[in-house]
Amino acid sequence: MAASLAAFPPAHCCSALQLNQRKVPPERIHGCFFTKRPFKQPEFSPSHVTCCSLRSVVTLSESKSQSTNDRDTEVRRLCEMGDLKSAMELLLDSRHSQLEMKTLCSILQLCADLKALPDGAKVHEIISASNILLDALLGLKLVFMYIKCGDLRNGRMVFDVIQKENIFLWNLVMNEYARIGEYNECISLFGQMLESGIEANSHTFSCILKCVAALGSARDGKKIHALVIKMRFDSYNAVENALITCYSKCKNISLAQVVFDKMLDRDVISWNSMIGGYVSNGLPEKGVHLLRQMWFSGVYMDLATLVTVLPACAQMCFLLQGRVLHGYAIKCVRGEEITLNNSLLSMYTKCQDLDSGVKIFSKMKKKSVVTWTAMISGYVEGGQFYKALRLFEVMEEEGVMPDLYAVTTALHACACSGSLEHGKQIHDYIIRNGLELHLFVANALMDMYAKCGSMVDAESVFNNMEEKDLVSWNTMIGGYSKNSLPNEALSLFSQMEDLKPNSVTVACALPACASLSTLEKGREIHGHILRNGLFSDCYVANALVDMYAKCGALVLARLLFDHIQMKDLVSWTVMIAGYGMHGQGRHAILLFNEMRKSGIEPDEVSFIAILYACSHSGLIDEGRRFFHIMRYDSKIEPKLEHYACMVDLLARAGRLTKAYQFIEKMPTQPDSTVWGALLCGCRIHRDVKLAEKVAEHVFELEPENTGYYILLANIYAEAEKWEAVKKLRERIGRQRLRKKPGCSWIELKDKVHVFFSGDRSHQQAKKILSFLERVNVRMKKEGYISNKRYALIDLDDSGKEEVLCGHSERLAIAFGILNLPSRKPIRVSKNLRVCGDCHEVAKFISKMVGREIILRDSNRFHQFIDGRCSCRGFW
DNA sequence: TACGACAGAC
Repeated sequence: MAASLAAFPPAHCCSALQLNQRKVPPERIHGCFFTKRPFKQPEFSPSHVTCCSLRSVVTLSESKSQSTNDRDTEVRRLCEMGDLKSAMELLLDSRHSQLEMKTLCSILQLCADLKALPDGAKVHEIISASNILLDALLGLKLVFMYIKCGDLRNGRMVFDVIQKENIFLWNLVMNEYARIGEYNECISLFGQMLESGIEANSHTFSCILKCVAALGSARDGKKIHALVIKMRFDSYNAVENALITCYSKCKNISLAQVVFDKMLDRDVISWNSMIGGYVSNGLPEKGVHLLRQMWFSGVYMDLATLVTVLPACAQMCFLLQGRVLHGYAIKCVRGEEITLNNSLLSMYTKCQDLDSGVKIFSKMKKKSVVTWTAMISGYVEGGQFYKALRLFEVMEEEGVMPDLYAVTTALHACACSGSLEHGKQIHDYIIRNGLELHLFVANALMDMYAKCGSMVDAESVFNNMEEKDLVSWNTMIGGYSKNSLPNEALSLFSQMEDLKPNSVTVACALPACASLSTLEKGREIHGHILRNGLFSDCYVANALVDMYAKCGALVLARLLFDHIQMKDLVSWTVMIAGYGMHGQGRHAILLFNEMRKSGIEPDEVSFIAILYACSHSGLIDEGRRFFHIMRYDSKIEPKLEHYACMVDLLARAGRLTKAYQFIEKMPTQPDSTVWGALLCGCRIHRDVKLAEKVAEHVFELEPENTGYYILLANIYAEAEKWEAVKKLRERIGRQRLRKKPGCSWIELKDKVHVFFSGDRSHQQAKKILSFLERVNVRMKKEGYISNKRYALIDLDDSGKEEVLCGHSERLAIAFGILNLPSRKPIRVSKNLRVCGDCHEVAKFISKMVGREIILRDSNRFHQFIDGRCSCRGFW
């Protein structure tokens, strides 16, 4: 594209914007607005050509017999009447006598009008066989016929061999290339045309600007703009309007606005183009504002105006304005019903007025695939996924072929409802109809599989894609992150070579860092965010604060939080939750109150965060107060998560009976998390009897979760009820359940070192165990008795000590102490809750070596400094 | 012998 444009004659004043200080054409000065043709503009004159050809016909015909002349007249008469069949018969009869050029032109014209390609080709054949000279006019007619009949290949073949002095001929061929999407070929022809000295006209510029718009390069748009001004076509509305559209499609809305502002007599298309530019560039409010200006300037809205501005109303949920436009349409706008109804239907459903959308849909006599898609999408928007998918089936039953939009919408319905099976059926349909290679379809397929939890299927689509865009990568990275596959997410993120991560990419990758607690990788992404100015994106800023909080860098998280200019509810919630998981309940409460003062109302998620923070800091009264505020001030009906937090709060504080009664009074059926919270409390306060009662509820609700069996086993072990432990282990064995192996990890330079319980495979295993042995000796010397209860296995004491010594978190901490520089804190993460004995050991080590240890377990953070832990026993 | 605006999707 750039190469072909570089071949254009130089536009002497380089910048299109500078050039736009145009001269007023003389006809305007004289007050005549009817002719807008710039002076010196060579235009093709039909009358001139007719005269020439008539003259040549006369010369050619002089020697012909009277009968040929009659036949010519007859063929032309038949052509005028539209009787192609008879005209062709007569033409074939006259095979051996040459017909007049004018007659051949008439018949080709009729073939073009009737799109009769075989007849047209036959005429071409006769012309070739009769050795008639293919002059400019006959050549043009042939090209015209072929193109009108949709045979560009043959049209181009004729075009290549004939004289090309006629601008109409060039425009004809170029327009066809633009129509079928061969924009580069069209632009290349434009270059050839200028080189051969043919001057472009307004139609040429409309066509070229359309191609530049489709290719999306504002730079090329400016080059053409400069040429438009140089050749004085900047007073043509069609060209100016095409320029507005071109700049808007190239995402340079300010240049589009410059063109629009300088126009002297804007027509309805100029207004529509500018409104459409705003809407498609994500500026719907400007679009609606311009509509008002258009109205006050006295230009009447037409069908295209409504179809352009209704999506803007939809985007901004301007239902009232949408209704007003609907009323106007009924009264004043005539035109194709289907297009307008599609826009209205979409507007209503996007403005949450599904009923009005359904009403329009059911009243529509003629429906296109767009109509069906808009209605399916409306149901998805309204959360009625089943109806959406059923409508997709009905559409097929009615014989409407789904297109790209329809299948992506149906896939979206599957994604939102988690219907993997339905999604797979649509995938089959897509394959059967050869749509799977389309970028948007493949992206929608991956999104569907990711949201339905099948990353294996998503991967298979991703790996088979011929072309991938940023959305494809973001969908996969986000899919891995949300499906608890953070390693895969970060691995894919690091494979992005050709494409530059955008704000969505980093917002998808950061939760993976948060989940793995990989602070170094998170910092690296933070660097990318700063270098590319992505922090202003609220999603990015929130994900960054969350990442730092979850990687144990709470101070840094707060620092960044304070730097967010426009804090939204998520920003506050993330920070409150951060304080909560670090056991800083008081800070969480301060922030929660500050948020409300700033005018942001908490939602159910922020209440979970504050209740969690209270329970992890032992703030019972405060927790109860927030629960009350949520129900009675904020009028939010508590969900299971809120109840679980309240049970946790009461149980941790030792009010086990109260917690039990609280569960019994719940208006909804408690789930395993609610009972599980009480079970944890039973462990902390060593209530074996209640634990057994509670555990049965938990086992019934979630029989596959080994974590709860282990929890009860812990409770028995701590009470030294070894017989009960044995029975429970037998039960686990009978049910063929496997304990999730404990694992901890620590980052060192660019590598994450993973340790499993009893793991001796690490290359530094010897060094680590010897360090832990030294710790053990020191601890014993200082009167520490190892808390063998936590080993959970009924062995003799020395055996238990060995098992304790091999707990994964302990190995990771030892590895950190031995390898990290002394000023750096030791950051370890564990997939399960920290073992009680390891918790004691971590406290001891922090004092013994004078290092800060930050341990994140599956529940919260423990920050060990100088022999103390930030959790103060609330874990 | 034509040109410019317009609905639904990840």
